[in-house]
Amino acid sequence: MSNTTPRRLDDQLCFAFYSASKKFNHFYQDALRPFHLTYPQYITLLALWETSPMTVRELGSHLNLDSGTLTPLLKRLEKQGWITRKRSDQDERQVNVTLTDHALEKRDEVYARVNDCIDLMSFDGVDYDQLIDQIHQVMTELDGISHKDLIHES
Amino acid sequence: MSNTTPRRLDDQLCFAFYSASKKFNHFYQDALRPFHLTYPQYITLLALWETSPMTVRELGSHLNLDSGTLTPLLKRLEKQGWITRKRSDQDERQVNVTLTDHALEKRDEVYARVNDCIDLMSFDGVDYDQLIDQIHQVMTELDGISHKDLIHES
DNA sequence: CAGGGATTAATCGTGTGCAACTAAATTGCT
DNA sequence: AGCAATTTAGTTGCACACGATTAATCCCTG
Repeated sequence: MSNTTPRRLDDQLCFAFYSASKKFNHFYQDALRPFHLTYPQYITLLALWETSPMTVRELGSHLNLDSGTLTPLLKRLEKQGWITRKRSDQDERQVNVTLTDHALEKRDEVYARVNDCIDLMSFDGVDYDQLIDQIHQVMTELDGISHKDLIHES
Repeated sequence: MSNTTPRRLDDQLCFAFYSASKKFNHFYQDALRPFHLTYPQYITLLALWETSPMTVRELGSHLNLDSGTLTPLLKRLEKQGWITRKRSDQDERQVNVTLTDHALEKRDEVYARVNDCIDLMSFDGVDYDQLIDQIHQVMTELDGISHKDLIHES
């Protein structure tokens, strides 16, 4: 079928995600300014505060980022003293990313700062669990469709 | 206050938006590949299919993008024959962005392609209106807080 | 144990995003 | 009219994001 009017709702949904993601990114950027961290750098550290060391590939599959994004990001985190990067001895293809002592010491300070900033918000009318659940449903649907059946290429 | 454990839910919410936005972006990238359009280019055209011409500033306030992003994006759209950019006669500070005839002709084809791709998805368990509404609530909250009271800088 | 396929990071190129700055034009105020 | 504040695009610099490619290493099978 496919009529010729745009799917307002789907476009709106995508645009809402797009805009919200940018706003959240900006919010975290502000919150993390004292530490000179970007949001992608922050979630990288979050993952490492859970498990360190990790290989680049492990990090990438947690964060859905490939080495083309991670390698330069990790180099910046290394330069600023948060992590070290070291080729694995067992398997020299892999690079182990390890938190520095400085990163371990700063952890609580970063958490506290983020929490302080989040305290300034009141998501009163929002049902967190349900919202996150719906977003996950949308993502699952998108995963199912990506790359598939889109081969009516011109 | 501000304990030292991360706010799992808020971080999860931000990460969900971040991930969903990337997935949607990717989905539209696939859908629009026949036209060599990116998602930001597509929403720019969407806005212009509603109202053309628009100034760069008007486009920017619709899309929440500044000239630093739009100027190069518009130059690419111009080079590919979708739009023209012309300094306004009345106010030479402004640049009028106008759809080309080619863009007007392609409109229905683009809509049809996007709709075909969206047809491949079934957002069964998802309440669209409610989801978009909740996202808007989150964005409103983020707008209210941005830049405000975040001045306990280190 | 040699050699080909698979895996892993790194690299390269393109395209956003955005803060900060610049340059030009307009507006407003006296 | 004349000049300062404002508005508007463009430019620059940095940081993602990702597809495509490359180089090194590992593994597996004959």
